Amino acid sequence: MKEVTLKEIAIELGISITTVSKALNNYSDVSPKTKAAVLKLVEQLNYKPNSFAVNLRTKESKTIGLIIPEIVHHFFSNIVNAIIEKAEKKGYLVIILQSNESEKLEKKQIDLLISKRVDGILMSLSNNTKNLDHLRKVIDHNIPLVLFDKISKLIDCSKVIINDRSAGYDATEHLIKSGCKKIAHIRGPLNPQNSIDRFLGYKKALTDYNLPFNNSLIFTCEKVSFEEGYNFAKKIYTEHKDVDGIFAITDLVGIGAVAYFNEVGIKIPQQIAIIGFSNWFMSTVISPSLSTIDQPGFEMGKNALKLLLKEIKAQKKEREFKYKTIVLPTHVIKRNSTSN
Amino acid sequence: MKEVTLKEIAIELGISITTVSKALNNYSDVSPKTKAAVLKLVEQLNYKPNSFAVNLRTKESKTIGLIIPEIVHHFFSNIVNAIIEKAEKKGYLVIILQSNESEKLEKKQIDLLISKRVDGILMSLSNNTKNLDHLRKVIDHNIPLVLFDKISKLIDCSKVIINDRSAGYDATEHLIKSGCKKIAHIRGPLNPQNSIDRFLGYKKALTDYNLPFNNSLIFTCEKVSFEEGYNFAKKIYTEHKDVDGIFAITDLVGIGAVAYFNEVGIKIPQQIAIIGFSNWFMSTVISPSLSTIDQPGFEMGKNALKLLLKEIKAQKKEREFKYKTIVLPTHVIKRNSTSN
DNA sequence: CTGAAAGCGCTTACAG
DNA sequence: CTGAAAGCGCTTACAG
Repeated sequence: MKEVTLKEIAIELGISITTVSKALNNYSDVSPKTKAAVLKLVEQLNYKPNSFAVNLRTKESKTIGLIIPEIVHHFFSNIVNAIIEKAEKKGYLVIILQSNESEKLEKKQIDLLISKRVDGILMSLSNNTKNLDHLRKVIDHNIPLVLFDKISKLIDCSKVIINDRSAGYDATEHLIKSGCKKIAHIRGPLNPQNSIDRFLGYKKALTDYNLPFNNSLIFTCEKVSFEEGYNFAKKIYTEHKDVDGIFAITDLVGIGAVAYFNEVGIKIPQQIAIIGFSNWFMSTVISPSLSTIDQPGFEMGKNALKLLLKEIKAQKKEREFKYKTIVLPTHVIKRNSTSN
Repeated sequence: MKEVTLKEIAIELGISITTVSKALNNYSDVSPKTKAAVLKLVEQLNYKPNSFAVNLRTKESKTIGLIIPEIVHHFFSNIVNAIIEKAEKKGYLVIILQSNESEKLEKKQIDLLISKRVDGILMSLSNNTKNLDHLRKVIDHNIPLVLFDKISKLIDCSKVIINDRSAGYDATEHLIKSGCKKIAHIRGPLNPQNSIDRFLGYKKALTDYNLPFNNSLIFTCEKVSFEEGYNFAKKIYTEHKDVDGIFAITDLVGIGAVAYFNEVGIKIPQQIAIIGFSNWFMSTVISPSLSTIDQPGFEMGKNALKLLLKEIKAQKKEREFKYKTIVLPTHVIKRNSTSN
């Protein structure tokens, strides 16, 4: 099927391309009669403007780029869900890329998106991203950038986050209030800000409740996986029999721990209480169901997109735009892994 | 930052735009010296071709569209994972849209992708899609189309599927061989081909093993949700106490059933055996772990993309292309919900 | 080996 | 209210 162009419509109607274009773009200086005729023929021929040409002229692609560590992940797929749904409603399409937790890949993807000339970029950093030149490059190219969840404090742009420190505090406090006296923390990797913050929250809660902080009760995940949860639980059980509570960096890790204790017949929460983080769907269906912290993925995606579109709009109108950081609330979800 | 153009490079080097372009696109009729000079300056100025202009000239966007029912879904997010990873390696970016099981939205999204002039479209149909005019429109526009998983037999294009009928047969046979005599089927919606096929496989297995088929043991999901699994399990338990096996259309539904039986203290698999479908990660961590059918999402995405790129390539070279249907193998995964 | 010119399909400042 | 013209930044057939 040959695509219809403005030119064909103009010829058919015996008017100029200019006038056809104006009629379609709601210019006020077109007679109602002409406009009606154009609209009618456009409908009839099923004309769709060639977006390549429109992009070239307007220097806009009406497309935004999204980079996340991985998509097969309850939290991130929820974020993606929110972003593509809201973007579509606002007339934007979304190109999604996964960094697979690789700084190198992330940098390459940024280059790709820049050369695709997306109108803006949303991203959550890989756990291994240390150098931030690629983010600065985005900003240098005047491409609006919004970071969410895994952010860097060193980059000046809009951000959407939760307060991981207070959420980590709340999780630990909940264990303490459930009667735990010796609480281990299976933490995330050393690099990402949010796993640092959750750890700091844990530490602060111990201090506030006069429990000793013990470095040997901190276990550090590399991949934040089910297996790590399982293996660290085993280690905790064999090396620290008196631990009576675990705060896991993520539900997946917490579920790994639950699996281990179920296997060896340790009673949860009577002998050991466990709390995760993120509220994955999975946590509701295992037994015992896993207590956790609600991490609002959908809201996060929605807000990140909203900030990005605002910045795109401001830039287009050459208006000043002040970067904003939105901190979304979290709360403890009590389930059977911490109380009965 | 002002973007560098071919023109600027040409002026700087005192040569023509044509020559610069040729040097960058590996034309053979450029002297090595000129080429080297161009490449050096390009590197130095960090020149990136304006993809809008390239698209307009070449009539290619190097972008493909992907429409799936929903992304927050273990099976589909695995497919997306495969597609965007492989596409990136081949120089294509992916625009993802979710139909949310709405035929209307699906049609709108097809229009969007057509007017974006993507180079090809990959899709899995919504459960509620009955009218197929939008798919025919894609084909009329000469946009390569590959359907996967939820396909329609009425559309002539490449497809990647599993044999749902034989997989349904295998699941049911596994229950029979585990000793089940009266097997219920919690099936998917009436419309999609794959839930029809799984149902037919179930029916055939009963016949082959001389078990009576009983329509009152068929329960039809609308949303294919955890809750439906839970509620149908309750119904089965209260109305058909002698049912000793359940084949659930999907792991999520199977897990809902497991949750109900766990709650009321019915022993799985001793009193009732349950098998799901798809092999979601979740099925390995619940207790008892859920037997299921392995549905190779990653492979499916990979193959669908491969077929699409082949078709795009053939079209570009104006070569004949024969549509192909790839049927991926599945197998039963035995876990504790069907044997001990 | 090099380059002038046409053209992809639009939008928009400007003239009438 | 209408339209001729320029131009967005490339690629490519063609001439030399």
